[in-house]
Amino acid sequence: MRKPKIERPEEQQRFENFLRSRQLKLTGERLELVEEVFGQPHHFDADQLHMALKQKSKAISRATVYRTLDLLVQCGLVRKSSLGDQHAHYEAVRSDEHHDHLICLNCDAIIEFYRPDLEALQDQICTEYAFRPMHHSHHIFGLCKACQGRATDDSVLAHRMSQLNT
Amino acid sequence: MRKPKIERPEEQQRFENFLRSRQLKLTGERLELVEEVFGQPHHFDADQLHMALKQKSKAISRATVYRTLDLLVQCGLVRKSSLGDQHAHYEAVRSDEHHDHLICLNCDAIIEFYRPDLEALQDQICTEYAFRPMHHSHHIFGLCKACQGRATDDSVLAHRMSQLNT
DNA sequence: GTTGATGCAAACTATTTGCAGGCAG
DNA sequence: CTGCCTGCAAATAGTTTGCATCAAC
Repeated sequence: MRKPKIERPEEQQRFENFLRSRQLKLTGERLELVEEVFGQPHHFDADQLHMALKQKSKAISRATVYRTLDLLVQCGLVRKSSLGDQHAHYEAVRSDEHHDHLICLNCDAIIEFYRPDLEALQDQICTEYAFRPMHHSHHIFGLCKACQGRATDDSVLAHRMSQLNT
Repeated sequence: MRKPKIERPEEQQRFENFLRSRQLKLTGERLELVEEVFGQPHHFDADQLHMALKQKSKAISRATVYRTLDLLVQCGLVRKSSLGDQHAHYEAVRSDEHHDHLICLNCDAIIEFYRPDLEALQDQICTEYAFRPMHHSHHIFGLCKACQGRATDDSVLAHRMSQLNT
């Protein structure tokens, strides 16, 4: 009883502190959104979030979804990225996750990996350039194991590559 | 005289071959565009290209600019990327350049670097995941040497980070 | 001639913003 | 109460597309 299993107050708490520090308000919509964001699979987009809430009869306007995602990114709870599509993708930043991505151009699989040696190399490069890193993005596009065997339509691949927003 | 300094027929040639291989036509507009692309500074966007041509009284419709850039990306002469802005950036792929970027969130400087050891590490990671890499993107955002000294507006930086399309 | 290319304008998509009324602090 | 928030709809921005005409092969 002393330490009840805390669901995910950590995120809520961080968001709350962030809002207070900026004299912003803790509204019901914002709480719903934080909760839903951390209930989503790793990668989602603004519309998926909007839909998910609508289905739970907790409709929140798209404008508010965007406005809140922006706040969440600013406070570091969410990461924004566009993995080649023309619209932004988001992902909740859980604990101390810090990973890069392998993205299959054929089946869209996203393989996440974390390599301390790669991180170290990056830091070294930054040091050499006297650059202070604050954020990084590392995506490798290609064919996953499964899709290397399968027949792939080269023209489709070529088109996908041309559409990459790297 | 034996080997006249070749301006940039290499790119033109590659594009020409690419077009022929797909039974596409080599039009005046397409040639103008290839030339202008390779005359642009490293990073440019569709509109800059469109404007540049307009000023040389060689106006080509935006639609054609986009359509041609798409072809150039497909044939590998141009790389597409969105370095945090909401619109795509492009860069001509010169010779064997292959680099990653350090991007300053304060002054927008783009520092390019190439590290064979980083490339090697990437290849090793792909091998471990049985992934066949075809393209990659690696961006590190932060503050360049000069901007670390300068006073920076934290709220502006926070906003810039939140707008990153990584 | 046949087939693809261009320009124009309209269509689209993702995202942002102005505004009037509503609610947290 | 004051000021930030919300939803709505209209506005943007970048990019794509349909169509009639035109040029490359």
